[in-house]
Formats: sequence, structure tokens, C-alpha cells
Amino acid sequence: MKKLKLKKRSKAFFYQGAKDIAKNILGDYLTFKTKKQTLIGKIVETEAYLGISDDASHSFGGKITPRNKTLYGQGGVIYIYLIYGKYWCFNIVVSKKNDPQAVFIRAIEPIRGIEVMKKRRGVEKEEKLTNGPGRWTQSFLIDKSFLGKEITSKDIFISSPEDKDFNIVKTKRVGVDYATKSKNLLLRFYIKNNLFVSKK
DNA sequence: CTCACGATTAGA
DNA sequence: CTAATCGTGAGA
Repeated sequence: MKKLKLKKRSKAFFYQGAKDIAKNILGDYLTFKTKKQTLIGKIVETEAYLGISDDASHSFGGKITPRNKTLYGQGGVIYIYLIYGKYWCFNIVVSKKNDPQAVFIRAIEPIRGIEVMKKRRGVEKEEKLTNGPGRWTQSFLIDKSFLGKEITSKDIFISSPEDKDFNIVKTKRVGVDYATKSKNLLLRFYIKNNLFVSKK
């Protein structure tokens, strides 16, 4: 078996726009280390949120609230929020300061720490551990304590393999029908035929 | 202070 | 298909 070579994504990588980053981090590995264990997942599904011009985005129109103010900082930090009173949604703030774009990580493929994930999720089926934005954060035990943390940290970071070989599917974003102008933009990206992409 | 609702999920 | 569940944001 060939050894997988991974290169850590730099802070400057996250200064690009959301659309490019959402596509480019597909197939990348998300690593999350604690004292007890290391969890790793491959990013298989993302969405881009374009910020001020995007009426599906939390920062549409330049709105600033206590919850979303992290979006207005320099790219490369984590934006987390609670949805439906239960599930943590994990985003990476991208672009430059005062350009509040974000990349939403909707699904990953579990690579390492699968037993821990099964225990936390209370399910045995591997395909159901991480195939949705609220599911994978539950597997990784990610919550509001990660808000504003650098995605280039020692204990949580993204790295890219040298070679990637898959096709990317583009679709409309999920669950943004409340948006009128932007709801049909093709800003959701996922790895074609990957088993861990969220619901049909 | 009140209150409607969500970048979702589990379960019938 | 519907209910769950609670922090958040808008408005009184």
C-alpha cells in the first residue's frame, strides 16, 4: 500500500474566496487531536457562502450580530453555530478581513477513530457516523468552544494529499430555501459516488 | 421581555 | 411525513 503524503494547509490558503476553497478542500483530511485520541476524516462535501451579497449567508447585507461577528475577521478561523437547538455546524471563515465568506463542511468520511465515533453517535453503521453537518461534529465532539479557533492549529488542521482522483458534483445548497436571490446557485460540492455524502 | 424560527436529524 | 429543541435576533 502506498504511503499517503499530506501537506498542511497554510493560513494564507484560507485568504482565497469561498467557492475555490470549497472545491479545493474536497479530498483533504481534517485532523483533530486531543490528549486521548486523534480523529481524522476526509472532507467529502462542502458548501460555499459568499457573504454580503449572498442572501443564504449569515452575513448577508453586512449584518453583524454577536453570533456571526467571527465571520468578519481574517480567513483561517472556525465559525461554529448551533442549529435547531441541537446540532453544531462547522464552517471555516475564508477571504480577507471584512469580507465575511465561509466554507461549510457538510460531510466527511471517517478515517481514524471510528470506534470512538460509533460510541458518541450511538450507531454502528459506518456510513451514518459523519454523513451530515450535525452528525460529523457529534462524532468529533466539536462544539462552540471551537468558535474563533485557528484552522491551522496544532490540534485541529486540514491537510491535502499530493494526488486526488475523483469527480466533483455541483448542486444547489441544502436547506436555504429561505434565500430568494441565491438559493439556486451551484455552491454545494461533493465527491461523486462517495458513500459519506449527506442525504439524497 | 416575548416569540418565531433555523446552513438538521431521527423516527413514524 | 412530522416532531424535537433551544440559542439567537428582531421587535415591542
